[in-house]
Amino acid sequence: MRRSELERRAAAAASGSAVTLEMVAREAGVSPSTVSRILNGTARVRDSKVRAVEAAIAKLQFLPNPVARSLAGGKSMSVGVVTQAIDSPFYGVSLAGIEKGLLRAGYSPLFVSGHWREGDERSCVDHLLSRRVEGIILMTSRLPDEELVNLARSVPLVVTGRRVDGDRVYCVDVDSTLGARVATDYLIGQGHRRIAFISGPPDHPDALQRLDGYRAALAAGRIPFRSKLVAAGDYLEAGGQAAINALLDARVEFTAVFAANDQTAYGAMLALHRRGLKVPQDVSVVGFDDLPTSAFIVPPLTTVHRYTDEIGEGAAEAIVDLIERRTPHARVSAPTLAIRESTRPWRD
Amino acid sequence: MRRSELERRAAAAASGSAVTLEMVAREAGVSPSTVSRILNGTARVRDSKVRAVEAAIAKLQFLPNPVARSLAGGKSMSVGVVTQAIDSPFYGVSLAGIEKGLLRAGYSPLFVSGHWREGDERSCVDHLLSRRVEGIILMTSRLPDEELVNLARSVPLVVTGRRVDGDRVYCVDVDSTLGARVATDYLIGQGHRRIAFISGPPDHPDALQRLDGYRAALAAGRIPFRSKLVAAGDYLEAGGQAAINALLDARVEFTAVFAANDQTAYGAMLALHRRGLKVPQDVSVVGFDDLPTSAFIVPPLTTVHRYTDEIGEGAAEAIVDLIERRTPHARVSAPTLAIRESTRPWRD
DNA sequence: CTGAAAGCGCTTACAG
DNA sequence: CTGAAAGCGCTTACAG
Repeated sequence: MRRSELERRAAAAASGSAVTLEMVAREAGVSPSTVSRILNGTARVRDSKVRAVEAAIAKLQFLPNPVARSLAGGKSMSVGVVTQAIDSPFYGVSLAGIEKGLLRAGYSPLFVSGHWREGDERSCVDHLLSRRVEGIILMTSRLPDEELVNLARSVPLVVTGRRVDGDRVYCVDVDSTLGARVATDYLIGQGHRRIAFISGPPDHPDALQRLDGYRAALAAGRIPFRSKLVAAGDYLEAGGQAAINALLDARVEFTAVFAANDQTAYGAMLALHRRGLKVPQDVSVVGFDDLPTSAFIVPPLTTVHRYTDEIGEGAAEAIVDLIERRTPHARVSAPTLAIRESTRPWRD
Repeated sequence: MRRSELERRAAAAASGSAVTLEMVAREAGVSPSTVSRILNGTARVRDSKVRAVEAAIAKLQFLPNPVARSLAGGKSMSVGVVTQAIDSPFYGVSLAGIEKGLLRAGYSPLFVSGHWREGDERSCVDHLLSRRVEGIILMTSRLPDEELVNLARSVPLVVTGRRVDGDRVYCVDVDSTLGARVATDYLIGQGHRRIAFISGPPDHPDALQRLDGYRAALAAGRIPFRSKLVAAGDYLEAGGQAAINALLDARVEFTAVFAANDQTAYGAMLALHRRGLKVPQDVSVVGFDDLPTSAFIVPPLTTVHRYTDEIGEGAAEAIVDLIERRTPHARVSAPTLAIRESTRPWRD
């Protein structure tokens, strides 16, 4: 059945002839306009004709040409998705969610990568625009707010990982500040008082939020913030590793580490291991993201769980709402803490 | 500069008017045909006109509409990429390579996921075909050979992770058998004789190849193959974990484990840890894939390195060659062994 | 409810 | 070398 569809297409392509809407019209004895209207449900059509057309479509195995459709109707049924790095483990689940949500609504995703570079991201957007996407989802965009607001005049936008206020701009986000707060609160609750923080890149909005959450938790726990406990990371394993080494070299004392993301935590754990420190006996480690593998490393990582599947599906839903002139309402569950084995209580 | 481009587009979209080829023609005082020919280098044009057109393009910031181009010219400048799961850490780097290679040649990728299901994959292909892609890259496809060969009649194909012979089908692959051989050879060279193997899903061609390589190495090392040393995995962490538990529960003795992929190795290491076995002191573990994080887990994983970036870029290059009727020649480097700290010599 | 016609923005024979 | 014209496969006012 499906099989023969492929074969039909192969044959059609080989002979250079695909089934067109016009052929369907002829077969059904109606005008192309009518076929189009039935296809798009864009007008009421006499039942008998509907049936005739449906029969013709089935018989001819007609599949409308989206390219022509796009040119004629001005709608491409595609939405652009700007991720920063398609190979980042963090985006994976979100992208899968976007794909699922978009396909369900009849749209196709166009994935492009900005590589965390403003210039690249701008090229991505241009490229998507030239492909006539009907909406764009930007994952943790680097572009200035005003530019996004302006861009939204030409195409609706959904932004994740940061907040932007504007017409036709919708933000789907998890509260990173809250996530960081929860993580740090937990460590404090376990008795830790010297909690190091390995930050993300300072130019990432969500990295800053995590720092905020960390500070807020300390304040709430009446623990003074000490800048020497903060080491610079880069959201990558190598950065986490370097950060721990820097902390240790500076003889900073700490009993727990809160890493800005899981990759950072992996690097931190490796560095601790190399320096002869055991996790969690000597140092507790908490990550952020809950990557799929984090539950399987040794020891399994306690980390802030972000509902990245919800982010993906929510973003897809929201952009479709925007495109179809509905008001989006997608919400993402608040982050939670997945407590595993890289942390333990501490008493001096 | 780039900035103003966005603004121009925003304005254009807002006012409903994009710059068209016709406007460029008027501005340059030539016919649309001439503009088109200059754009496509499809005919020699007088220098003065070329310059006039180029000036007009620059002045108007003209960007050809790929949709119209696709409809008129029959070429969509896009290629479909069927991955099995866009969120699998294994595909990440390959996808990035494909994106890079395709963009460089002026094509855009359309990523879709087959979820390891034949039916889903078939829908993906149909979807891509309806989007008029000019070629398709299939990552470890599940479709039967004959179907692929047949599909290739309608659109050129590049297949990774398996071999298919056919016209307009090109295979870009790493030799999984060789990779498994190298890994097992290494363990044997280190003195291991009881080497367990955690397999991949039996219906994955490359999983079978890895088993073959394992067996070939044993044979070469004059070590009898023992089926009780083989445990079933599923290419996921949980499978690796379950496999180790099964082996241990059955009281099978082994000093080393070769896991069919890194995710499996992660799960295996966690299971060993839970059972009180140390890696590499008690058991050596070798993985396959060399995922980006494998160098950062504790202990860093010895694993077969696959040049997945080359796979991606090679696949992109090959499909473009096929589309443009050249003979592809993309090759991927043979897998190598990344020796790290999850293995150690063994002597009874 | 439904056709004929124009048009979306390009490309490509067809004639100079 | 270069235009005028037709056409790619749809959609959508415009008239019934």
